Amino acid sequence: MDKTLKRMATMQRMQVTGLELFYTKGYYNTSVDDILKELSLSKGAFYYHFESKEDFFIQIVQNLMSRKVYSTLIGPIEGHDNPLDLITSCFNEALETAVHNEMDFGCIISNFLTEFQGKNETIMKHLGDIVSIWEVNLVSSLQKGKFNGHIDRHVDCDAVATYLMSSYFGIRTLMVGAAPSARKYRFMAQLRHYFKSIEAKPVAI
Amino acid sequence: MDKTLKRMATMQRMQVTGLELFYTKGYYNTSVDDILKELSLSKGAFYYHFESKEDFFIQIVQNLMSRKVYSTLIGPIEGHDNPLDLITSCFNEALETAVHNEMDFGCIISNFLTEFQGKNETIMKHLGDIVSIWEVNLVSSLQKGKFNGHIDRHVDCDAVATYLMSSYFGIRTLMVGAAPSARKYRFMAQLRHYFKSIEAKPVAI
DNA sequence: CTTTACATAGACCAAATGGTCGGATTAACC
DNA sequence: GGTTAATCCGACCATTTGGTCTATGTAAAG
Repeated sequence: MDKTLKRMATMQRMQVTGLELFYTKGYYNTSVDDILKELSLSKGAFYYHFESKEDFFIQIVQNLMSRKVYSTLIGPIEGHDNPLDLITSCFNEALETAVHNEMDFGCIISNFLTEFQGKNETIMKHLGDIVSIWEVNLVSSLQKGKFNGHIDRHVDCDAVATYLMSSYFGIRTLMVGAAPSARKYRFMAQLRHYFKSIEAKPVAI
Repeated sequence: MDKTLKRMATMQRMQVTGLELFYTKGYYNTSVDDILKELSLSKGAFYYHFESKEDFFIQIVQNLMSRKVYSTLIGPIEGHDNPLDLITSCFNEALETAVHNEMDFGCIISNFLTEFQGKNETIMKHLGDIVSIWEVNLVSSLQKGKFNGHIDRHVDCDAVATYLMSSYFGIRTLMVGAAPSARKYRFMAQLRHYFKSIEAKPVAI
């Protein structure tokens, strides 16, 4: 059997359960031993594959998180339809997984941004990269919508993107408390409301 | 000199620098010794005044945080003027302190909500209480605005409150990264935009 | 001056943490 | 089958953590 294959499999396994634990218990609250116990692996195995706990996390960011963000928050809004519709259904689906307590990778980023703020510059940079990518894609999506006549031409796309990301990060923080489902419903209603205020006004004939 | 006075002074000192460190480094990343070193006090003093680290934090929540939230996020929006205007300037001021890296107590709550989520039920409950108080006050403020004809009568005040809190929590997370000032500006612009979409429409005569 | 309750110091402890290292196990290749 | 290199094990280490405990000061009350 291919050596690299086994290696990849083990590292993948470690990273997947690593992310799971980091997400639920926090990075600093999850010891390397915790992860190893979950996998029935030993310290030796861990430090054979990864230089350090920090290196381990950064690889998780690059391997698992960035890809997931792409597939759940960026991919779905690409296309030539009305971006406001695309974003609406994209948020709706992403928040639905959140309601069921599954891992929502938008939320994951926001959580870790908070956790590492002022504590680990290196990791913050890697997380910031993901945020930037999301932001850039949102903006270009909105601009396309403006060009295609779905969005009012006076709208500041950068600002809309900022506002969207803010509200998304925030609703996830809020949903960990009480009544996630109700909060999601309210949130989505107001998001649509907001979108109506920036969509292209019907041209007077 | 009054015994209780000295006692209060010491406890106050501990709590203030405690919050400062918890806020900048996180609760789990701040040891009791860190706080004591900052104050040139000893373990004995700390555990004489507080039962445990957790008890210490809860007292901070009740003494410092809840009051500050009241004075910066709740008090300013009370009154009979247009609540949308009041909320706008309230958010504007709160975010301005955030731009200058001062402690913004709205942000503080959101940070700690993230940090304690799934880790400490007791503390989560106390933090949740503050959020609830904020929420209730926002809703009643909005309802008053509806009654006074500032807000469109079809608007769902609960939903607006949820949306407002979400966006506020989120923008703070986002502002810790790059360009906090620019992000604040964009955020406020879109907030005003959103508010226009829910304000009372001029009555056709 | 003495008593007494409050307040602080700081040595000490058990548990947990990230990380190291020499050795055992395994599997591919000749 | 034997060699060799990739994996993995788990004992070990230094450091840090929240928390305890005894001893020491200190200021007001009698």
